[in-house]
Amino acid sequence: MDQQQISAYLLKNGVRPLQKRVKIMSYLVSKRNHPTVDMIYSDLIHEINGLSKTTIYNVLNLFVQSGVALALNIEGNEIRYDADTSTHGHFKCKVCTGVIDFRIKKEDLPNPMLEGFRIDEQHFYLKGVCSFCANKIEA
Amino acid sequence: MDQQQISAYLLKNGVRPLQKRVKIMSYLVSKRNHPTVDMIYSDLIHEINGLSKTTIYNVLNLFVQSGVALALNIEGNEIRYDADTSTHGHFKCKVCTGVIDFRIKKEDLPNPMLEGFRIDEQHFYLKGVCSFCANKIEA
DNA sequence: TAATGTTTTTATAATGATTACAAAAATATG
DNA sequence: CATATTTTTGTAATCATTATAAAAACATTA
Ligand SMILES: [Mn+2]
Ligand SMILES: [Mn+2]
Ligand SMILES: [Zn+2]
Ligand SMILES: [Zn+2]
Repeated sequence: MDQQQISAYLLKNGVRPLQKRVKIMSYLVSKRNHPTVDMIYSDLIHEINGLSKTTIYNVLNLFVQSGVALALNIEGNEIRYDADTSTHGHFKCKVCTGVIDFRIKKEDLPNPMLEGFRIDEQHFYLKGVCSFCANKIEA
Repeated sequence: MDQQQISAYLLKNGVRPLQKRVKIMSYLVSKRNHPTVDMIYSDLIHEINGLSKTTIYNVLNLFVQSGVALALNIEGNEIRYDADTSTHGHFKCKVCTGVIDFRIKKEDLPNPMLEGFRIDEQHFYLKGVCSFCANKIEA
């Protein structure tokens, strides 16, 4: 996705494609690393002159409200952001702290009996040790 | 579960059953309300003289480490605690902020292909509006 | 383009949840 | 009972996030 496509995507979802918004969405889409606000800040501060951390908070909150990003709550002390809003699961490694995706089909998620409830979001995530870190420990 | 049973349960899991620990575990087990630290504090401060919020943090962290409680990360700004460590899902209502359980069988959870990964925890939660609040809004 | 009004960004301060720390209290051991 | 160890407490520190108001960017119209 280039800047053009991202602008169009934001626009379609009711988000005015301003420069910093496009850069932040670009970052999310290309990196796919489920970053925290601090990770985005320390990576983009070099690229965007005079970027403020408050702006990142503002923009991400707008993204989540507009449905173009997800806020992931896996660990209590951090929120991670994801531009992939399709149905998928997450694994967080306790050792390297990385968060990775795994595909799941919507129809493979449990379908609990919740009569009269309106369900807006479904989240499935795992915690443990990734294969890379498990190998290192073993060695 | 009375105090006796809770003491035995804690002991079996390597947690010395001191008075405040037993009271806090009693609260979790009987209320089943997935409380935050603040909820526990404001409820128990009447019952336990001179209780400190720091103690609740200490005890809950110990409970989670020892495997007798779960820390639920559903909303980014709060951790909720659960004495039910069996496989089950959670629903959080955006309106009344309550968190309720629903049963799921372990074998009904998706089983992603994660070769070489060690999986310690599985979490499945939903967000939306509960039937009680949905009815109120409709009326 | 210039003038004007609106939106966005910034810097700073405020808030709120959690942790660090050291002293006091409780508990266990001999 | 005396002593050592563990737990709890109160306070201060930390860290992520939000509030606020001024500055900058942007859009609109003349
Ligand atoms: Mn993802
Ligand atoms: Mn539960
Ligand atoms: Zn890892
Ligand atoms: Zn509700």
